[in-house]
Amino acid sequence: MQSKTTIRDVAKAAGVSITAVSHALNGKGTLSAATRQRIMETADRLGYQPDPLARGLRSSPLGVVGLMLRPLDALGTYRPTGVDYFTRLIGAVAVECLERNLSLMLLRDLSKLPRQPLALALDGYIIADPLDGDPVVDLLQQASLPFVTIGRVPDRPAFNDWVGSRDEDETEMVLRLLRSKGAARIALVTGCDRNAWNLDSMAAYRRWAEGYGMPARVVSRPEADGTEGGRDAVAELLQDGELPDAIYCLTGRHARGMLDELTARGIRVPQDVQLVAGADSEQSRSAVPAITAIDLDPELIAAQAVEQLTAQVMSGKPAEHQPLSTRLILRETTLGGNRG
Amino acid sequence: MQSKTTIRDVAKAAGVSITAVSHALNGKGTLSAATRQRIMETADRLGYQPDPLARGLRSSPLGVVGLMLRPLDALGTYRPTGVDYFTRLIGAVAVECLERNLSLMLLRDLSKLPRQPLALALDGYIIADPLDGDPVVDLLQQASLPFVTIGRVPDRPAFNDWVGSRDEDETEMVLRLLRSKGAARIALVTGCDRNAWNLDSMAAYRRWAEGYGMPARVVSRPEADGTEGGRDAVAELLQDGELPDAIYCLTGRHARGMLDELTARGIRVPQDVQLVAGADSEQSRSAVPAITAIDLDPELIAAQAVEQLTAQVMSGKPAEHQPLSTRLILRETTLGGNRG
DNA sequence: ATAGGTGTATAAAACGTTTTATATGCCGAT
DNA sequence: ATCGGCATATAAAACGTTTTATACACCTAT
Repeated sequence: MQSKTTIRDVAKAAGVSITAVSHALNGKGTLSAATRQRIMETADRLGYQPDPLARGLRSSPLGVVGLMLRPLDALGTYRPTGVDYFTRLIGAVAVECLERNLSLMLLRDLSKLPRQPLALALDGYIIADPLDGDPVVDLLQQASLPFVTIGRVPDRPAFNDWVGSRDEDETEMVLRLLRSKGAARIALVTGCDRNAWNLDSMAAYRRWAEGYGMPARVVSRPEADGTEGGRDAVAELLQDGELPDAIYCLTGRHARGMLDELTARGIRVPQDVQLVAGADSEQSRSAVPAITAIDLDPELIAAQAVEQLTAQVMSGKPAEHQPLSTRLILRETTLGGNRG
Repeated sequence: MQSKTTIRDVAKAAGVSITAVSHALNGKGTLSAATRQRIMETADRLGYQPDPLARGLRSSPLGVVGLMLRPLDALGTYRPTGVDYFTRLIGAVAVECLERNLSLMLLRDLSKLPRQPLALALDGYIIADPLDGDPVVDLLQQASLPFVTIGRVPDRPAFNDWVGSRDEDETEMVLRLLRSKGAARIALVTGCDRNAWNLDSMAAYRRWAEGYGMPARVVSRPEADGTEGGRDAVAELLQDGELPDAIYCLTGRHARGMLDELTARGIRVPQDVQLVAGADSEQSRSAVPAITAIDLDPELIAAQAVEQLTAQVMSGKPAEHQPLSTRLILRETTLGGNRG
């Protein structure tokens, strides 16, 4: 780890000016072939490597896209057990960037200081599940950095550069399904992060409940509580009154906790209560019985996000929002036949 | 996208020197509270954001770890279908970095020009499956950037900063298993990338074959050929002579192709031929019959790689290589009971 | 002899910061 | 009156490059 050799060292060693060295190494200027040759050799001998930062000082974009995962920032840990959505998303986004000759950089909460030094020099951002009044969104907008979000920005209804499915549609799909399987009293369990997923799902649920004259029952638990939060939610539903005959639980780990708690209390799933999780994950697959869940399809979301971001960065014109239709993976926590 | 406001603009607007601005914004120097306040407000009003590159020019590490996936560089595409090892690895590495307050940057082949401008400014690298005589390894070593590899560096037996399992041990484990299930003539199918996985597995296979007096049969197909390469390999094995009674196929997609081709030819798996894949993937899980495969455990590998890299970057002393013991996931392409 | 080219090389400015050294004015103490 | 010290502010150097403008020597054509 010797102290760096600079262009000046090479110049001195070769007995020329630093301009000569720069020109020789970049194939510019009007040097004689002999001088060029000599400089190259000297640079080689000294193991000279130009400093990329100093070089970048003279403009030119970095060719790097930033990715921020707001739910994980909120969570306090970046590796929640049993959740594979985010690692899949990261990998998929990375791969989409590489395909386009871009690098991907993963950062944590930009609004928290000390900030990653490069953060505001990146070419663009993808923000997963921005919060209501998210400081990160403000920051990027102020720095006039292009960005695309995964999921709507709650407090910016006019902002169109987001990808993913409409959470209202998703919620209605689940409710329709449960109703078609005979459920009449459906409860909703949400997380506490103020992102579009929680907020819009809840709004859609309330509208739907009202439309069908069904009493709305909503329980919220912090995402960070994990499976324990799910167990809590069951307790709350039980003490609140009569058990619902179906539960739509957004957070995957909550759903798993609920299933465990229900089973522990002798309540049969799906015979007594049906259960649908809002996000498929390792935990919904491996649960017994396996939990019916929404397939978030991170690979497709990633592809769309990167496509939209690059289209936007390149052309400057905001792309259209293309809604994504999601798929429900039917497993064992919902009843088999249609009764509706 | 207005032209950038620099520290000079702020200084002019606030009627002070650029030194004053720098000091005010970084909480240094000996400015009066009033001046400090005024400068901050001016900077805010102009939406000033210090240029990270110019700032970085005065040393200080970037706080970014680079990740390169050599097999994907070789492949020509960054999203081979049916392979989930790399996206899982990327996600897991990212998450480990974030946990340590580092950013992760994903880059493609460093040895190819034009190079990502920041590439050589990163704090350290993780290289997955370096090749024999890999130019990327040379490059990093020459730039004296710390790095850790996933998988041994083939042409550097003394290099100890790598994580992952010993491929020889893995191979022996598989061969032992197949032997215990009655296989007597085992063939090996490898990829063509000259990485430790292919090279060391082959070497171990040959040694083992010699030890047991078993004729060695090796077929190699380019990784890029995918399932088609697997079908080809079956054809080659069949025309070459008598069909082996077991096959150890390193590349997951090859294995899937082999299974399909064997089935198409009316050869029963596992009754006529047993099959083990060297890497678990979506394709080995979803195949019918499901393919017995090695669990590469990308999450654990990622954790170890980042841990070792940071330990190394921090302290400068090379960590020990801690071999990782891998697990075989028994599925339907190997026989049930032990016959050995 | 001189003007204009041509081939080769360099000085100096620029990029946007941070850091170090220096300047200025004011006060209280000699 | 003058000096030392303190509070405040700035000039200038430094970081390592690239780029622009300029210098110099030599040659050729007038």
